[in-house]
Amino acid sequence: MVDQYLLSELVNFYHYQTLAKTAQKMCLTQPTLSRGMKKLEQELGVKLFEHQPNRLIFKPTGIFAAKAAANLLAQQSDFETQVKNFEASQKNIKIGATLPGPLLVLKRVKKDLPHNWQIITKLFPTSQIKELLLKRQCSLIFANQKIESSEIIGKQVGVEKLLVNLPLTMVAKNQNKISFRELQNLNFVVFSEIGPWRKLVQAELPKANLMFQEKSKAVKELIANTSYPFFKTNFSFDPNGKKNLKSRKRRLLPLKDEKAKMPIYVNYLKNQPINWHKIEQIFSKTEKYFENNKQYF
Amino acid sequence: MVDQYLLSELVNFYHYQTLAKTAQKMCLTQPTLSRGMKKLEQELGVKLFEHQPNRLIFKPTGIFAAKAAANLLAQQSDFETQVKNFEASQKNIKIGATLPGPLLVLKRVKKDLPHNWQIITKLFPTSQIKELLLKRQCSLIFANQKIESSEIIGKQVGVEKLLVNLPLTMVAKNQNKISFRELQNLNFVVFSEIGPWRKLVQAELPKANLMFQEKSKAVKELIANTSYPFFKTNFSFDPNGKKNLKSRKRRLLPLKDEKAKMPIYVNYLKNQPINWHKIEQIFSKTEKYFENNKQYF
DNA sequence: AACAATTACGGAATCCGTAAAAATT
DNA sequence: AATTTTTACGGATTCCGTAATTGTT
Repeated sequence: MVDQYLLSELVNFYHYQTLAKTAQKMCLTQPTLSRGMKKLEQELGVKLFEHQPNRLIFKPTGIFAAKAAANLLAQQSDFETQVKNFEASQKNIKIGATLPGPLLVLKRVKKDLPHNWQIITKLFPTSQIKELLLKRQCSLIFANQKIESSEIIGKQVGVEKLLVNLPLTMVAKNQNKISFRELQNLNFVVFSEIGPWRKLVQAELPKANLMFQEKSKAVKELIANTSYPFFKTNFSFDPNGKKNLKSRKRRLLPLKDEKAKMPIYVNYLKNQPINWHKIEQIFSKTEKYFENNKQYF
Repeated sequence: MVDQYLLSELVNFYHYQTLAKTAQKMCLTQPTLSRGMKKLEQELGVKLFEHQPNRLIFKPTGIFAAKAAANLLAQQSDFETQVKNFEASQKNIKIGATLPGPLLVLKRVKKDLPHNWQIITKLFPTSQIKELLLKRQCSLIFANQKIESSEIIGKQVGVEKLLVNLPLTMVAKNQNKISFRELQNLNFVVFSEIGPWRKLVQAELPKANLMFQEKSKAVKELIANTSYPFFKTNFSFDPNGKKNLKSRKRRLLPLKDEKAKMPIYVNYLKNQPINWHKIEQIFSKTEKYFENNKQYF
């Protein structure tokens, strides 16, 4: 088996193109690299370069080998982080998400969760779910997608439903629902990091002015002191918090469109033992609480 | 980066469970392995084992690491063969297939093909096409499936159509087509290595007695000296061979069922320069020849 | 003259084996 | 008594740097 220091030299040589520069960058000397590349060719039994007296030129096979070697070294590096992450995941369960709703729910009951559960506040792109789980960077990932593979399983924990908070002036008496169609051309205050919700509202409200706020502090400021509409979901309300009384200035209306509903899943590795019952309990309690107390919000 | 000899030791230790046995199998000594496993733990910064005075027990992280390391070593080994195969593919184009028809066509025009084209007679399972191409074990793979990925492309070269060769006694006068339905309950001589055709005929002729022959010599013997029906395809006929005159004992009928037709594709790496025109030419010639000379077979 | 690769030699790091010790069944 | 892991020491491999050589631009 060819040693990996040779692969590393190859990859860097391909990057810097001359042995001299490569040696300088790698804190080695030219002779070392010259020997290395020669040895690599010997061990592989394949000519990787065209050896000219003062120039070493990559042949197609050399280029192929360099790229394959780079890939291999990356995986080698992954191995080390994966082992470390596995060890960490034995001690602490890291919980990630692609959208904020489920994290809100969990944060509210944090004291009741096993104390080795860590909630990662930063959202992940949906495309990374598989990788994050396989590389053990997370043990649990909440998303609006259900991952199913030989190693990963996803289970539904609930349905997140979009609500819109409007100033009373925009709401008809006894109105208890609203649709996207009725919300076109309005100005909304919207938090930036809302995962897949962002694309959804942009698609459903193409004409609306969605004023995305990067700081949650800015959002709070604006909704407290202006009458701009903003969004909430059924996951926003705390079953154990003080009752949110109806505001005299604003009303909260659920969106009746089907697209305003997202099934929410937990994805995790099949061989990872998860306290599934606990999670189910938390989310069903949240949903029931919202359904039973709609009238107060 | 942790050296791969340590990974190799880990993998073997996981396999043989005791350092003593592992040392024996690896032609090393216990102290070497003891040191190695200790060093591995140090370099990873993770406890892989429970160190008892006379026993070294894998912890979950150790098991995880051993499995990941095995995977890594396999990929390392792949790297070497891939580089060798790439080098070989620069010189010789290896042509594989999942079914025999396209190979028959190519073999007949072998003298007209570039002399660095090598035809691999043994058939590959359809599931391996991607792997064979990516690992450069083949440069071209003919199949009834079109592979499309970021690295691989498939192009259709023609449609292979099933024909059945029947004794005259089973054919009505002026009959020029037949269907699977009419072939139930017959005894067929069938060559074993026909790739996806095998499943097809088994599915379409569940009641027929398909007498699979592993040796092509056995097939030849039986069709020459018995009146058992057997299969051919439009790819079986040589445009440059001597005209196959109609037999006085047998007749060749095409199957009219749609399922008796298979589109045939060549799959290859996008960055591999292929003489696509040549291939297209060969197959279109074969198909035209068959269409124009049906009456003679 | 400047730059790039290669060869030859000596030093340094490390990887391995032998021998011996400690602990368990 | 037989296994198994671990520690300590010495040898051998190999990996690297310095200096010098060859060849090109």
